[in-house]
Amino acid sequence: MADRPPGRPRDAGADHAILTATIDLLGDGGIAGLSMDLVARRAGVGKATIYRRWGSKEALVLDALNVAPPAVPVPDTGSVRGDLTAYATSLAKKFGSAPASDVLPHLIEAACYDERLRASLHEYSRLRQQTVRTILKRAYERGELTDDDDRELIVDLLLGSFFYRRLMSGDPFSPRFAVRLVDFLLSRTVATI
Amino acid sequence: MADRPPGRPRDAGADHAILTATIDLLGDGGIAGLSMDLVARRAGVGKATIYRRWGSKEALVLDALNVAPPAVPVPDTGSVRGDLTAYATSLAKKFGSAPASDVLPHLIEAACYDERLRASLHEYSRLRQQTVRTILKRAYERGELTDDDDRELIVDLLLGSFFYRRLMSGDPFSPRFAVRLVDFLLSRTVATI
Amino acid sequence: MADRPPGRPRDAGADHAILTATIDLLGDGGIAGLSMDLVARRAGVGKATIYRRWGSKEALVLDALNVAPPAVPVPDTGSVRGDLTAYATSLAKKFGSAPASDVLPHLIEAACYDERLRASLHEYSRLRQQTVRTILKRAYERGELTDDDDRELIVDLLLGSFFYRRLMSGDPFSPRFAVRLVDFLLSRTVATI
Amino acid sequence: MADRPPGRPRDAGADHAILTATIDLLGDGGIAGLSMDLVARRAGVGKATIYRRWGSKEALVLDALNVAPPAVPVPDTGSVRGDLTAYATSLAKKFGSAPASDVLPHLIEAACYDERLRASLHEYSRLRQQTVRTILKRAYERGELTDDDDRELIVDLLLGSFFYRRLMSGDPFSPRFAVRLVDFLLSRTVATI
DNA sequence: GATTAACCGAGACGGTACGTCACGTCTTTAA
DNA sequence: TTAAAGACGTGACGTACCGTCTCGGTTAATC
Repeated sequence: MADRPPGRPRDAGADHAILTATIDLLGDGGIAGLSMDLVARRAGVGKATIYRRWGSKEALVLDALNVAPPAVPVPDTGSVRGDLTAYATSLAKKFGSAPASDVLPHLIEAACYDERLRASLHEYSRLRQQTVRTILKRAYERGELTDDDDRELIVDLLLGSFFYRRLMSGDPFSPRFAVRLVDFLLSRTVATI
Repeated sequence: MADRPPGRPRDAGADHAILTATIDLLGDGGIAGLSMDLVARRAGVGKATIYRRWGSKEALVLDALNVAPPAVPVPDTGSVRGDLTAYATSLAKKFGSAPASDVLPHLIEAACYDERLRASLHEYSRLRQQTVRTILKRAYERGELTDDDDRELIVDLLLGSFFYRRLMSGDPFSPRFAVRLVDFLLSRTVATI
Repeated sequence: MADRPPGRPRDAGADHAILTATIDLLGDGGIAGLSMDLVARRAGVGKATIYRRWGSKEALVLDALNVAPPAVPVPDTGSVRGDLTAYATSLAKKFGSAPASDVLPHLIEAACYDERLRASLHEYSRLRQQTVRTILKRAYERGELTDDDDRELIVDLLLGSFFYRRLMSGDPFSPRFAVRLVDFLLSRTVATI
Repeated sequence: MADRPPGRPRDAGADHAILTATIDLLGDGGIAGLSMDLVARRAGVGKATIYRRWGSKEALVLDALNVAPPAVPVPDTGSVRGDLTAYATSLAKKFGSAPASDVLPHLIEAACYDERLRASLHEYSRLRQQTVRTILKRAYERGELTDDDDRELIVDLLLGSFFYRRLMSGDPFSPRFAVRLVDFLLSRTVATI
């Protein structure tokens, strides 16, 4: 009945210990302060045990991020403009204050070399897009948005401009930035007054 | 006149040799194929000579990128729409085909740790924005654009969405993407038909 | 039984390979021609593997010397005088001809800085004294020597004068030197005709 | 008259500054704490100025030692035995207490590679032998010693055994060692009771 | 007084070796 | 077969000296 493979079964607790250790170390010193030896030692686990479950340091980190995703609640103000403005404002605050999260950039780089890591990163991106998608979907159902196609574009533009400023140009996130951005995006899309 | 500091002046030729070697090696194998020992050997230079001028591998790479910026000619079709579409299309082609340049991602990550590197990256970003800025400036002078504020926003949105797709979401650059993107942006800004 | 420590045991073959490589390289170019990278490469071993076992280049060299001690056979002519003269003569020939072995001087210097290295050097010295000690012990058993205490002194005087000429004063080792030296040392010590 | 070479004459003060800096640094950290850059900086002198006068680091150090030779007064007790015992005792005290002078060992090693340095070291040795030579010469003139040949031998044996214990075997310098050593040497040479 | 040539300080130069670190894999014994 | 432990080969890192070279400027003796 039990279709168990032969040999000693994997220790389920190890997964948890490893991920916890990873999250802790990431919190302490970011990617730079994270080495596999350190994770193994802190988790009380052999290095091989980690590599048996995750193919690389970055795969582990990605999983650790998915375990503890930054909870961003979907705002619900009753209008697209309100929702998007609320979301963009909170994003601006988060991006503007954070001490340069180095985890995502590291994964972005690592994804260049590894196919599967790239897929995981894309999946993670999609997860993070969900908030905006939900907002836009509700707007569409309410009739605030008419053209279906623009929705994909709006997601890219909204998130893209934030990431671009954060990682590339370094331009600051003034309080007005979020508002003007949403204004611009909605200036012709919104159907009614 | 020139208030030269004492001691033997730095060999200007070394700068060139080092940067050239860096560019060559980057071209061959990206960041992964670039080690300081290799740069030094190829440039016929001691490692200390490199570290005397650039504090880190990444600072060197950034300078190398600025020395040999990817020549993107500013399209001039006579209209904003034409110019932006041409630009976005060429960008889509470039981003869509390139074999995953790992250089920029690497610099983005490294910029997380080093203040000065961050500044250099921002400067480099500004350089890359120049093409779009020029297009928009001409459009403004022609009277195609009326609201000056939007120009900054458009730069962020246009480039941001490209980088976001490239580095994060992994969504492909269909030929229609560029066109639709420009359409969307202009539909919110162009003064006249 | 064996209370083996946990983890993968050290590769005993590596010890041998490293020591062999060290001995080879010392033979080729002395201490000057010995770098840790070279030893590692020739031994087919990582540098870390060497440093895991020996704390420094010199500790490694000392061990290498102990592994391959210069075989100096104990002469056995039937009399102290004969034995010592034979030994001193062969030592004079060896010291006089050798192309300035730089290994021992290097270790002597290095031993100044490192406690454990110093201990190893002393142990090595004791090893090299063994030949003379054996000769004197036999002489004592034969009754040629009476005063036990002088034996230690004779060892120091005999070897000391050789090393001193070799390393410090540079005075040559004339064929007569060895003979006169032994004559002097034995001139009152030998009990009988 | 003045057969001076053309050009600016060498700054005599520089010699002094360099040697002083060298002696200071040797005192602080021995050879290990001595780098040419440091000497130059402390002496307020260009490195080229040092190399114009001394061909190598070790040549400089040797000169520095000769400038400040350890003043060992020649004891004069009226008898060879008294003189030698006094000398050997003071040597034992000096060798026994000193914190492992690393300068001489370093020079010994360096002399392996450099012909002229070797010559300088031999000369320096001869200088240090002078005390014993003087003692023995006086003894010969007094008639305490009869065989002239032994004098050379005694110098080698006396100093050799000290250096050997100091640098190689590491055996301690007990208070009795000096006395027994002199007893042994004199028992083989002294003409009269 | 101008010229010349060796000097001066400072510090950059090409090299070489150092000892450390992290990677991802391998090899033990024990469960 | 998996586990913890930890050794393994690899390869890059950034540092420290070495002894030389290159600056602008200084200091005599020679012209």
